[in-house]
Amino acid sequence: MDAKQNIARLVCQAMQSCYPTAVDLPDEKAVAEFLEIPPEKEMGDYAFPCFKLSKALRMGPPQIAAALAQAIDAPQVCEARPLGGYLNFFLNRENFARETLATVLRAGEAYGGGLEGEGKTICIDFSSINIAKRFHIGHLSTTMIGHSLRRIYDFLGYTTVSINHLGDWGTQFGKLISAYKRWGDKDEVERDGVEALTRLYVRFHEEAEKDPALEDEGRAWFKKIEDGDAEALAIFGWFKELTLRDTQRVYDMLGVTFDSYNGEAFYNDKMGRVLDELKEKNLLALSDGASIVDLEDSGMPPCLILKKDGATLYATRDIAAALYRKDTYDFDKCLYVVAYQQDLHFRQWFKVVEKMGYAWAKDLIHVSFGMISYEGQTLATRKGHVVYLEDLLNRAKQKALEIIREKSPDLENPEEVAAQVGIGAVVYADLQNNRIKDIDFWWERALNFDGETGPYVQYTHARCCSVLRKAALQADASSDVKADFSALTDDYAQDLLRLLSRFPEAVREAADRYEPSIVTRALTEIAKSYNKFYYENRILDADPGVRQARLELTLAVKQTLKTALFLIGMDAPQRM
RNA sequence: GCGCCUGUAGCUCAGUUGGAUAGAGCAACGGCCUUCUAAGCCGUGGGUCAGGGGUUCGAAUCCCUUCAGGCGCGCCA
Repeated sequence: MDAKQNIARLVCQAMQSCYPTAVDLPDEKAVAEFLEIPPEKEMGDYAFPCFKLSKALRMGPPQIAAALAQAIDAPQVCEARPLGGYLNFFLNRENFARETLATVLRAGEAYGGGLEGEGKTICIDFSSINIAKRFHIGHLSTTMIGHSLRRIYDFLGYTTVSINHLGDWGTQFGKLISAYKRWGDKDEVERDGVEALTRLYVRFHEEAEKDPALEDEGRAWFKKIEDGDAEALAIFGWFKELTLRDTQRVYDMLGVTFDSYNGEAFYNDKMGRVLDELKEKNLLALSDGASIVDLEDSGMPPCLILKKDGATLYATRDIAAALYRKDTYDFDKCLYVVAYQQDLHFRQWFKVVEKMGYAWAKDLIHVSFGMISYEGQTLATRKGHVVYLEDLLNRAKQKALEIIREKSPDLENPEEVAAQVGIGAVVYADLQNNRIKDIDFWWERALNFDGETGPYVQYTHARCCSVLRKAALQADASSDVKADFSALTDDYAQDLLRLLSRFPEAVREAADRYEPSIVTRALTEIAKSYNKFYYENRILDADPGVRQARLELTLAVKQTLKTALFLIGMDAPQRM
């Protein structure tokens, strides 16, 4: 029974009664889509732009607005007033408050969720770390966008498969083994993990400058991996394990989990099918010795499938993985959360899949996002111009701890809350803006906890918890007091109710657009609105009916904030 | 050279997919804690929506074009 639907119905009824003979009038669904939210509160809660009807009716919008306003008589729902070419709707505030709160509180923490995804599967390929590389801020966006999308789709009833497509194949691992055999120390590598592997890799490149023979040795070791040599596989398996162990610490801090770690190595023996099909379908062509799929008719450069030496390439593996995933999961969509640099690559191989005759090529989606730089410059691991995610999260935790020591010295679990708040700040910042935006990382900005930030939203949640906690302790507060919803008719409460009522739409829009920032924004708006409400209204010492109404609103806000925080991958501490 | 993306306040960004007088946060300045969490709230200043043309009742939003920046364009991933 949401307000928008009600209003759309009223508009349709009014159109019928005013213009019974008119044709080409929009139906209820179309009217609902036309409904807008006026820029000023004084203009009402919803507005119907009558410009949309003026052609069909051959009348001026103001006339139409006036006629429709006359025909609408539903004081329990809203009042309709014409203004210029608009028909503005003012909801019956008391009923709106009652119904909105009933809806939110009935659903509880499931508010905003749904079942529309039942029976549908979404694969999400994200984070996709490389073996022997440390997790740095450049990996944050793919990880958090993917993680958040996964939670959003889960919340809407979809079955999701989160896939960490490991970068665990290629000559570089042969070089790494070569370096380890020459200069490595088992204890050191065991102790320092990926850090030690990085040192070995850097050294390999330095030495190879002087002695090019090393390159061949590296290639030879990789050949051994390919051929299943026991020693090579053992060392490589160990490196892989070390990397996953290192990375797992970060995933644990972020609360990120995966259903599959099948990466490049996993698909290595699944390339044959791609080649067979491409040949069979006559799509493969030779060009300078390499095998390609020509894409000129789609206005793109050719997609490289095989190197001159017959080795497979990135695109080949991606196609093999897509075929495997379609067979294995029968996905309705397969998302690739990868930076926009790879835009052409995805467009190319999606097109190849389409040319192979698979209608589901349209369900392959590149969820691209912007580049990250560090203080205005490109990240450069070798030059040390890099921020490791673990360091960032730890510094954010430390900063949160300092603030807690200062502002909440009595908190009983300061370390735990500092982790939730510090990490939350980093996550929030990553999911705050449209994913396409580039991010320039500055420590000062990352560690700022004022204004529209993660801590701000968590703080608002904790504030709600605090009010509710105190309310429960008030001895004389009996639970059978009925809420007086006329106490929620002021602008502050109504603003808040409006935002709560629109939260489910925000979740769906985020899913449709693969854009977690829409949830972040809805979350922030609700928090801001509650803080204003909180300062304008006393809750605990109001008259019983009023107190009850404001408490119900507070509870509804708390639940919605918690849900929204969860959807973007943040914790919701009860005190901070 | 070609392709994709971006351009809104000093900075970082929203802008309900074409609607009413373009909004937030940060930074600056000024207020508000004997009252439910001041990681908060209120106020002030700040705009050629990159420029130009077009489409229409109406454009930050759609089309064309110019400019600026980022990314990409065959054997890396």
